[in-house]
Formats: sequence, structure tokens, C-alpha cells
Amino acid sequence: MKVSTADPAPATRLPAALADGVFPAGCPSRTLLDHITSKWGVLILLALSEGGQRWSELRRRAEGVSEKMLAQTLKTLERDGLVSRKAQPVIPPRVDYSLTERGYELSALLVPLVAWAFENADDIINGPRTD
Amino acid sequence: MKVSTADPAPATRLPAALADGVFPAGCPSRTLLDHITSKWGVLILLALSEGGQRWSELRRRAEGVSEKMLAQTLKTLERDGLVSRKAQPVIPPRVDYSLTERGYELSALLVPLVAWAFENADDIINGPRTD
DNA sequence: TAAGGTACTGGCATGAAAGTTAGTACCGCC
DNA sequence: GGCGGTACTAACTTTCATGCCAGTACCTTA
Repeated sequence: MKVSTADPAPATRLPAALADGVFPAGCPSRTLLDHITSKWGVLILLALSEGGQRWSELRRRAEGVSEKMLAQTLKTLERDGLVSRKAQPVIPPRVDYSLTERGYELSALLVPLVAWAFENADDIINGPRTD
Repeated sequence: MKVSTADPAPATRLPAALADGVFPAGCPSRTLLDHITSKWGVLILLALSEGGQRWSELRRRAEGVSEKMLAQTLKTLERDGLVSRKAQPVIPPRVDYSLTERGYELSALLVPLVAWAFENADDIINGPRTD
């Protein structure tokens, strides 16, 4: 089945692995995508793309995140090997989070996306449209 | 407040508009990001990045999507000016969906992300990890 | 005539995601 | 001595996204 017939040449191509261009339902990439494109996942990865940060700073930067969600998201990202957690056994607890190498790889792709969203959001959401 | 002190130089930078690197809660980019990083939003944008397609083909390619969710997601993306809908008033209904110029802009950023996820997913989710 | 395909819409139900609140352990500050 | 800060976890509740099913309108094929 031929899919692209006479369309504006897509400079970017889907992974060839997709037989017939179908995104399989059980595919692990679905899960991973869910993690990294989750509401708070994106923001946390973005925040960390600027360098290691502490719990409380992440809370401040991802405005509106609850402690629960921050903990949960960080745990998921850590399990996925995107974020590394370094806890120092000092008396007021101090934990630093940072991106792993893999995390940086990802954030390099994520940052332009968010930057684009940031630039276009106002136009699109509040838009020139009046309806 | 200095954020990045001695971290692996991030080649990619966040939009400078972010004061203090804080992602504001009420920001329209949050909404837009929610739309494009939604479970089905990503897949539909990706599918369409290969060219215009019909309703039934999108259903097949975004495996597991329900008709309701497909309709809803397409409507949101259309309202955001990312997808355009062309309905032909023929007798068995025929509707073609495609990306707008803005949609293509976005998909150019989205495709590498998904490709990366696709490549790394197996490793990360089912992983070399045994626990 | 009945089934099936196309492109939907709407209602009800449910389950997962998210928010809220409270608790922990230890310390410094006033 | 009590409050606040740090970095969480756990229980409870609410909200919402999603799923499932049924219906529509018209045509084609069997």
C-alpha cells in the first residue's frame, strides 16, 4: 500500500521499522512516549536540560506540579534511565537530579519542540481567530 | 539565581522568554503542549506527516484508537490549525485529513522525537535491566 | 432485503490520573 | 517550644480522559 503519493515532501521521515506506517498498539515506544510526553515529564526534562537541580527548584520551575506528581514523574524518568538521582546523606536532606546522557539526547529533541510550542501557543490558543 | 554551573554544555537552549526558567502555570503553551503531546495527538500528527490520509486509514495506523478519540483529537488539532479537513460531499462520505503548513513545521520536530523513542524504547522499557 | 462500509455523534460507565491532606525525621531559627 | 524548611510517602477523593456501545444517512454488494 502506497501512502505518500503527491504530498509536500516531508523532510523528516518516520522510522522505517513501521510496517505499513502502522503504530503498533503493544509497542514499548507507546509506553516510553507516554512517559516523556506526559504533562509533567516534558517540563521536568526541559528544566533539567539546563543542568542539575534540586527537588525544591524543580517544584518551583514546573509551576503547579504537586509533590506527588513530581515524585512520581521523577521516579518514572529515573527508571527509564533518563534522570539520575544523587542523594546526599546530609542532615537537611539534599537530593540533586540531573539528566543522564540518554536524557540529554532526548532533551536535545524535546527542547526545540517546546520552544516551537512556546512561540506558537499564544497565536494558536488565544489566536487571531475570534470565534 | 544562577542555574547552570558546571554541567555538560546543553547544545539546546530553552526559550529566553522563560523568566528564571520557570514554566508558568497559566501559559497557553501548556495547553498547546497538552494537545500535541496527547496520547493520540502525537500518533495522528506522525501519521499525517507522511501525507494526507482518510479517516479509516488514520484509524488503522494509530492502532487502538477509538472512533471517538480519533474524532476528538482531529477536531482539536484542526482547531489549532495543525490539521486541515477536506470533506467531499460524495455519496459514500470521503474526508481527507492533512497537515497544514504549521502542522508540517511541528511534525518536523515531532518526527525525530518519536524516532528516538522508537529506537530506544525496547532498551528502556523491556531493557537490559532484569529487575 | 439484509448486511456492510464510510464518517461520524452522543450517552453512560469506568478506571486511571491527578489533586488534597496528612505524616515522617531531623534540623535551624526566633 | 513551635514553626518552617527539605524531601519525601501513603491514603483518600475527585476529576477527567478514555472506552464501549448504539445510532445516523446513504450507498453498494450479495
